[in-house]
Amino acid sequence: MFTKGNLFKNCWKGAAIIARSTIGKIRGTYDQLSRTEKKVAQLALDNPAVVSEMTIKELASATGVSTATISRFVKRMDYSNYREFTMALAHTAAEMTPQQNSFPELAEGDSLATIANKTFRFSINSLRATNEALNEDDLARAVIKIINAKTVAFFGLGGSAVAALDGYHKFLRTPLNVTYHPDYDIQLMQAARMTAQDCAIVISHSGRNHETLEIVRELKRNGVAIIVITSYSGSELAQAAAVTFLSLTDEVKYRSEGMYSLISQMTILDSLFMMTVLRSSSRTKPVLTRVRDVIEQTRYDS
Amino acid sequence: MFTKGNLFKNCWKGAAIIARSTIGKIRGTYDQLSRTEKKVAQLALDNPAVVSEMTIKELASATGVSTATISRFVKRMDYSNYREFTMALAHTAAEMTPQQNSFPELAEGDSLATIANKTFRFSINSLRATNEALNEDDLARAVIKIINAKTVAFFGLGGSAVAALDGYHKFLRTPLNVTYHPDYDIQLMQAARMTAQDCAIVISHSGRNHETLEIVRELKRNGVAIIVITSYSGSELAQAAAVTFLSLTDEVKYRSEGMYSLISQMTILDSLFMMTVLRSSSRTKPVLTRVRDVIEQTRYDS
DNA sequence: TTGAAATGTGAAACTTCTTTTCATATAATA
DNA sequence: TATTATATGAAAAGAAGTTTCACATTTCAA
Repeated sequence: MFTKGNLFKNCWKGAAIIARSTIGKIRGTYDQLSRTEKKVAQLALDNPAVVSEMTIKELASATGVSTATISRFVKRMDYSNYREFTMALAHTAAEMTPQQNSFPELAEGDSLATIANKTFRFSINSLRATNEALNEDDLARAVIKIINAKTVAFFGLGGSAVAALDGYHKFLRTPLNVTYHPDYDIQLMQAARMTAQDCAIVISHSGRNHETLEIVRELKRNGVAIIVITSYSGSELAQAAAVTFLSLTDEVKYRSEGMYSLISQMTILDSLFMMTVLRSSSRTKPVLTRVRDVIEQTRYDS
Repeated sequence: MFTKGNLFKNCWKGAAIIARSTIGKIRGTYDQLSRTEKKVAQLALDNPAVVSEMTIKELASATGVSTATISRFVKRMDYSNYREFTMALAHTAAEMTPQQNSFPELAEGDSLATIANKTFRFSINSLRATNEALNEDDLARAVIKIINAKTVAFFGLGGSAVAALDGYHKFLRTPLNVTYHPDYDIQLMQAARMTAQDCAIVISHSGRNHETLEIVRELKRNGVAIIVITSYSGSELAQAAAVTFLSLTDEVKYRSEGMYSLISQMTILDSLFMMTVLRSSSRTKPVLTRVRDVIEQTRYDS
């Protein structure tokens, strides 16, 4: 029967062996080995990754010795069986392979999987950078403004419309009054209707889009609390804001339109949403549940 | 210029180099597995390092299933035998640093900065998991369908409307004919107008939204190539697709509506976009530049 | 419901892989 | 040269892993 105790015992046994690299162990024992065993050792040293995938038979015929000799060889190396030996060999082989170097540009020759991997890596890096740039103080001021607002309106045009829509969607799950419309003219009218009791969340990658600035000026005239999410702290947009959050990203060839910043912006919005929920949870939770129920109804089961 | 031959050549090269991670593979197949197989998958996900050292019998008694089932399980995961599976598992287990798999819950007592940090962590983990579940083969098939389509239409309702809008926005930068409308009825009409020469990209977190399924059925009737982005590989939606991409995320308290999956979905779209651009770059680049110029005009300085 | 058909499952037969035994060869020593 | 220690491979024995087969369960159409 197999028990947890057993499980952990095996685990430790393995750990003890891994402590010293397999290859080091072979090197260290090398001259104590017999002539045939040296052939095995040599192949394992030269090609650890390949050998680690071989069965004992394959290794036997590859080295021209019997399986018996190999079995004895691994025992002499202090492994309890051949399987343990190949696992350990694979392990050290993996550690030795050159580490993935830091991330270069996307290139036309890249395989599809490479393109995908790089895209994900870039996104992850953007999130990390954005996360590091956040500070408690800004977050606190933003959450207070959001929670106390009579209405929270989202503004975003072009690429940032996606983020604004996302923010609107998320905050629909709270009891707050939220507003968003994709059309510029309507956004501008909405801005004109707002007051000092309201809160505006404005998203713009560059911070220098004409129309977005027009909206911000209108908001400012009305004394609305403005929270800005942008990639450039120096822009007029950032200057006008009560609180500015920066979405940071390494700009890349083909990508000057801030595609990576989008997910950073959305994750900032997500953070704001989570804070709002957790800071006003007793008031919000019932609404959250109700929204969830509505969504469930559009599904054909459960 | 890109050709099919070219695509496949690169495709194979990539496939050989970047194997999909074992854990990603298990996660991606998880809900297609049977009840007993899930037990095996669960233990492998929870304890990859320990499982990788077990014999098939040990794993069988640890999970309470037969060795036969496990043998079939690893074949289903595309490994040629159990040994290959444990080797691969050991390999990916070694690559994962301990900090990467911790998914802390959000708690009401958390400071604002902590909430933000956790939110970003969750997002990063979702991206990582999603990335691991991608495979070259699916990517290649999707890109071919997109590049050769007369029209590429995006479909997404509710929360997924954000992702669909984002995809539409991105692909506007390519010379492809793209289409998206937020309204369900119009999406349905659009689906009815499409043919076997077209390609549909359908996004749905749960894969079981009534309306989305209605659209997919209409698309299917017309023989449209369907690319699905969803979080559940077992859904009817996923079954109907020519290619399915999974956005993976650990579900969390307060978050059952797949908010984290959104950025994963968007990054999948982003990857598809980048592939499309790079695989057809000489044709696309002029258009990309033209779009950029249009955006520049809406700014007050360059 | 009910009865195919499809799918999932474990026991056991079977295959393949690994270890041990044993007979023999080789080298070292007195 | 005889004796002893050591090394080696063939083959038997033993483990590990895979496949088959019969039975159980689920699905789905009537």
